[in-house]
Amino acid sequence: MELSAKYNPADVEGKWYAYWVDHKFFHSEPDEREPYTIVIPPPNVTGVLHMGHMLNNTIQDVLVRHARMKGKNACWVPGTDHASIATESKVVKKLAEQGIKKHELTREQFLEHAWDWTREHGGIILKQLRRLGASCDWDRTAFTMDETRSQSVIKVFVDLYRKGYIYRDLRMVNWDPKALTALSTEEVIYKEEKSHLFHLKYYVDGLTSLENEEELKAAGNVIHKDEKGYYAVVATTRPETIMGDTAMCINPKDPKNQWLKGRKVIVPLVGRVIRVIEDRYVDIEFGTGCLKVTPAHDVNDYMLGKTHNLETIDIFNEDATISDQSPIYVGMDRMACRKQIAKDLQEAGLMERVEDYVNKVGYSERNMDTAIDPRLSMQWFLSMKHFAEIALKPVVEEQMHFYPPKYVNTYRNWLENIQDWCISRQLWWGHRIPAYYYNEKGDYVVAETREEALKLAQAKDSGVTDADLRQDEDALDTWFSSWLWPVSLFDGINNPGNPEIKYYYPTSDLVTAPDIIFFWVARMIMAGEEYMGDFPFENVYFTGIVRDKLGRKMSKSLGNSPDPIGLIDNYGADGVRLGMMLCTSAGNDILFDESQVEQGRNFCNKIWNAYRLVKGWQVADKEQDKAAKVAVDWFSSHLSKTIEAYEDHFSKFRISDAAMAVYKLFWDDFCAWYLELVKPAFGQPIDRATYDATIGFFDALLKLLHPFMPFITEELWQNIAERREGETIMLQDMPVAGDSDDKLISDFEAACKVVMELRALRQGKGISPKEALNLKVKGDFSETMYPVVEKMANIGSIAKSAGFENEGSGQSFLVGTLEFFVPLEGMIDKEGEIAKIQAEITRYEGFLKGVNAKLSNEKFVANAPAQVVETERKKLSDATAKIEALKARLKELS
RNA sequence: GGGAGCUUAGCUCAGUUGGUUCAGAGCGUCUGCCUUACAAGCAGAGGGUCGGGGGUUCGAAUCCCUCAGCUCCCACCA
Repeated sequence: MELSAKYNPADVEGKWYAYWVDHKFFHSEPDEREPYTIVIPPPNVTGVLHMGHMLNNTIQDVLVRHARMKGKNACWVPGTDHASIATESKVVKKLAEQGIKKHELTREQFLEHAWDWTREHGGIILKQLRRLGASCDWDRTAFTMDETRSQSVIKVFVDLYRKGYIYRDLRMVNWDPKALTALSTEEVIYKEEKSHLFHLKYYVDGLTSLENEEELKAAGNVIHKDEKGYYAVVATTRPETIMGDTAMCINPKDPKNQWLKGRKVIVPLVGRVIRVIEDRYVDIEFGTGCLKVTPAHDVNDYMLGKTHNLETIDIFNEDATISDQSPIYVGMDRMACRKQIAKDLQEAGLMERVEDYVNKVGYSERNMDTAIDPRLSMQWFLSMKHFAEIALKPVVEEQMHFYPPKYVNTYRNWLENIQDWCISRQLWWGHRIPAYYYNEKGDYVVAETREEALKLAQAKDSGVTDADLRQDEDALDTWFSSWLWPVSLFDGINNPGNPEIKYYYPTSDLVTAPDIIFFWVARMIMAGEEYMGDFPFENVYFTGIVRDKLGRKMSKSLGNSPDPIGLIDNYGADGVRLGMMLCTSAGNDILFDESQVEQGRNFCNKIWNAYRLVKGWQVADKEQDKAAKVAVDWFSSHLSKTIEAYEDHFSKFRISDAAMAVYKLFWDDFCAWYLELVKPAFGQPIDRATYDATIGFFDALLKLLHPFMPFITEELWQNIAERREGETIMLQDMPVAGDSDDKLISDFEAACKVVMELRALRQGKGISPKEALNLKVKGDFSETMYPVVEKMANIGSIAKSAGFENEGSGQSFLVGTLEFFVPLEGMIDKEGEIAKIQAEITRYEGFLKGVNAKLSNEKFVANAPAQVVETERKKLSDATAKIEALKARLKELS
């Protein structure tokens, strides 16, 4: 069959993926082999694949396929998470489009809609991963809200509650007024924004005259006064919160504000009279040193409120409109209110001035449109002290390894400053908190089931009936389920000590983006230590972020994110994979450019064509020619060397180096040198020995390439030799390094250099490659390599020579200390040649000077290791020899 | 404000404990080739005082100090 000159991925990818899946090659069961386990970072169940997923999952697949071929029992567990906030808000939005409001539905009705949505959009991303070639054990596909995982979450909640780590408290939390839920501190992203610093007048209550004004001023007080009286100036970025002010605070040591001590001031527009309190928290240097205190809407103000026993006036509704606790602007949105109140303050003469100001505003990580407000509310928390301790140990003691290691610092720093984790969300889509209230006072019990809860409640109050039980309305943070992932995937929570968890845990490698080191990685280590008494992964590989070639993050609004499936359609999965792998290293961002996947595609084509060449050969029983013999011996040695380097790169997670090593091995060494050397003359058959060796090399190369390029390697491996049904490259043993002959390798390298010199000479002189040349050599150039030079540079004959003095017209060159000469009648530009040689001499003499300086330095000779000194001596003699040779040649020419 | 990291060829990056001709790779660029596997290719070439300055050392891209620029993370400054 005639093979196309171009590799067509579409012809092979679907076919082989189906073959792998049909034969369950991805499936793993515990056995006597060493396990190699990766759990996928679960993407959002309703999400679609983006470039970050592509990078991340390609790395995982490369690692898994490599481990599998190293004879390990590889298990890559896929799954998705329910993405509580993101999914719920999408469902709410969709319902709104249909004219349905969430609060008009019961919890059960809403959840039906959510499940419908999940079924409709769910799992697309896992299908897309198949296009990439991901060798996940699909039989194990899990979902954070499936039965096993849900049970695990509930069980863990109850357990941690009973251990005293989970508590319920009224606290200032980060509130998302759009999603109407609390968030954890980690879910708040701060963005710098241009805004204004409003300076408001707070008139001092009942102060019409200050007797000792001059005295106070002399003492450093800054006193404001206008026709309406004395006033303090308060700087704020959020004037709309003044309705919640219940105090003004100064630093007791602030000389500017001593005159305000013990007085009362009037909240502008509102008219409420509030105390001036003193607290060292206030920064004397900032603004006027006067701070408005709004305990309901600022974390620090809340603390001040507690310390100073202040009233808390919550002027916001949960959707951040002004509540009826405020005397004015009731019902208005906070942002509209800010504009309005600024205007009103201005008009009322209560605004001293407005400055431009840059401050940081918190946004929900899931919704960058809505600013987060601190809000006082009753929430569930997980006390983190214990978990920080158990999670720090395996990392600092290096039981686990981070790649790159710089993240150890980041990790430690976070753990050492950790805050309690707010785990409740005012959402329905998620795991419902298993707490049951049994009376009007709000007393509750925590239990895995309602029946169990009833028993517990009755133990506290015998009169409680099932009808009195009311389950908490809140759901748990999604990360409260994904932190169990490495354990819950093997049912280690519900069935501790089961054969699967014992076999697969701890897992081998985790591949993830650094932005979820706190959200997820740290917490998995906590849960792993708590429930398994052991860390969850041996290695954590942090990928970089995929950016565009200008270094910008990929984003929908910039439109700079290519569609991964489109890329696969255009370049083939293998091309995309290799393109990405060639330029990724742990922790470094990858600047994606389509030329990279183009390179990958071109490489596929190169492999394809090498295969076409080899498959086209006729094999005959004849003697192996000398060039082929050298080529086979050399490539065998070189292959061994490269395998060593390749495995070394893998062991250090230097994925791109491993990819590059095998890329160059195939393209530069195998194609450009080996195949050219063994290639029979046109129309001629190849000998059996060379053919078999070539097929063997090709087979080894395909295996080395397989982790990076699964499809093309399977296609060619299946065709390059007779295969039985059910065989696959993905389960073959990875080639291992054999012996290598260093002398042969260096001789061959010298031969290559000679060939390159000769090619350059041809190009420079315009000599056709078809015109055979003769070559004279002076020095110890291995005769084994003659056939290499003859074949690759079209040399008619090679002869040894003691010197080229009587050779006549021609050109010489040096390779190492070897001297070569090509007789060229009438083709020599004498002047040019002399100039070239003289330049060479100058260069070597300069070099020699440096070496001599070193060697004549007594300190160098005394202090440097003997080997280094020896090397310098060798340099000296080599350079001297070269200069002599060049001078001799110069003499001949002139 | 605190912490981490980066700066090497036009671009993206290697460079392991300071010591082989150590100044590298890939891509791009330039030149010549439709050579019977491949123009998605073949052959060849050019390109950097390793961010600046100082120091340690026989020897520094590599270690130390300093300056400049960039990036990321953390933090309650209104």
